[in-house]
Amino acid sequence: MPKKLYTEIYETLKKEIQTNVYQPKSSLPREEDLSARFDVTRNTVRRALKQLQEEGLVYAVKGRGVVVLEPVRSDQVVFSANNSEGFQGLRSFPQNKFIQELDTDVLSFKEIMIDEKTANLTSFNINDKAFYLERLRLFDGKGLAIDHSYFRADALKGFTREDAEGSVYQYIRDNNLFKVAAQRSISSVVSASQRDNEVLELGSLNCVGSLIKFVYTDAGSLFEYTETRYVPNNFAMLGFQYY
Amino acid sequence: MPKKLYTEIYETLKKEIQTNVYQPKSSLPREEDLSARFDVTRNTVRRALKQLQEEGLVYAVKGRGVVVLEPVRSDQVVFSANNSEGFQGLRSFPQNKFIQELDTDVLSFKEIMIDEKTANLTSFNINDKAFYLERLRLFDGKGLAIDHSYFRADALKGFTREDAEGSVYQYIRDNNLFKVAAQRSISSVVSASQRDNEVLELGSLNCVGSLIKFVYTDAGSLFEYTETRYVPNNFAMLGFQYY
DNA sequence: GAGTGGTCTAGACCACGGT
DNA sequence: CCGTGGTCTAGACCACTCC
Repeated sequence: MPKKLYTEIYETLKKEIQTNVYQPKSSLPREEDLSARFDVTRNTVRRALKQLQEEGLVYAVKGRGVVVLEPVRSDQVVFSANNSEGFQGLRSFPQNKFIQELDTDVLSFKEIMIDEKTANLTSFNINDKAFYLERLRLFDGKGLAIDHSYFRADALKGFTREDAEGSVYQYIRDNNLFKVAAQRSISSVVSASQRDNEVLELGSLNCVGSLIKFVYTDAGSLFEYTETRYVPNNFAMLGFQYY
Repeated sequence: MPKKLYTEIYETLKKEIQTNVYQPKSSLPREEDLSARFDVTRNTVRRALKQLQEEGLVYAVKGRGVVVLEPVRSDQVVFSANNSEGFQGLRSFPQNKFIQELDTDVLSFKEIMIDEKTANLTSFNINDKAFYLERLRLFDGKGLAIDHSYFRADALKGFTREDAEGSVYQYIRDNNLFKVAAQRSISSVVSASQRDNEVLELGSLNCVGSLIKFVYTDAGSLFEYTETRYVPNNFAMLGFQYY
């Protein structure tokens, strides 16, 4: 099965940048030459370059060329906001290999009706049915994060407490329910609540990190609202933007 | 002066989505029809749709169509990681109109040489010259955030303490030094340092939010390293991803 | 003015979703 | 099966940077 052309070109150029075939602060060959080299149109080359730019490896300047950006030395980092897989997705970061055990305790599982207050919180509609879950996340046995989640019930037919012990996203895939289309997030730092102190290993710390996610199905429905509250000094989120 | 075609199409569709000409969870007209309507090729329509998708308004599903996503009700929010303008850029968020006064105290201004320790921190090279700045950010007179910044000296010719009182980015524009190409960021929550307690209005809080930014010039040079440490309960960061 | 990336056209064929 | 978005080609012209 042949890969997409622009993906192949993207991967080839990426490897060449990482092995210093193209030095930081120098320019890539011009688009015309890359077209010739890979035997594709300029348009296809441009899609590969766009991808490199979105990932932060290069930057295109009109009239000058495509410049290779200097790398950043990064050290300890645990998760990213660009992560559709929630808690389970942590495994996919190579930086996280040092974590031995990832476990989940389902502290609460309820089927509820959305009232005005929860509607304002979650952006769901009043009188929607939803599942409410409280899940404690254990890293090598330590309770470092807790998720408060609302899932629209009509999107999760047949969902049970047992399913909640595993991965919600695995359940969605296994039952072919829908694809995840997009998510919005709000990240902040807030004072610890009484509940945070009860369940998280905060020690003397009196604040927590808060990451709120709104997740969409590919039918355009908002289907998940999750607030993750986490213990300081253990997590970091990566970002990248270009202009 | 005529605008870019795909930008015009993007803006038109965006307005129509926001005024409910196209309802959430329904589909947009197919690309062929939009081509006909705007009298452009499908390719140009697709670029407009891509932009809507990147902004989180729609989502395209192969074989089905382009779906309008339900909106999220958002409330108090103060800044975003996707913000090249640093502190000064806060003004551009409509949500922030309630802030009366934004001021900066330059607590420290030094010209330094990068040693091994700062090289590891900033990803600059050893023996580079750099400016080190400590700037306290005042919101309506309250010290709610502090920036620890390193700027490569060779990128900021003639930069003085007086310039640091204003906007570094204004200085770059005024002197036509370069364009900002991209930035990486690392966001986390950490225990408050002694310095944090001295300068920030933390009260009894013993944590701060930390936002580290690496900023690139359009020549591919890393030129700024800034860690912003901020008081909890005052700031939020927005994000969006699609898959 | 020469060289670069940015925009746009007018087609073609493929891959997936739903019937 | 049909209709949809996804990929790709082969060209053209414009806008910007740098000499």
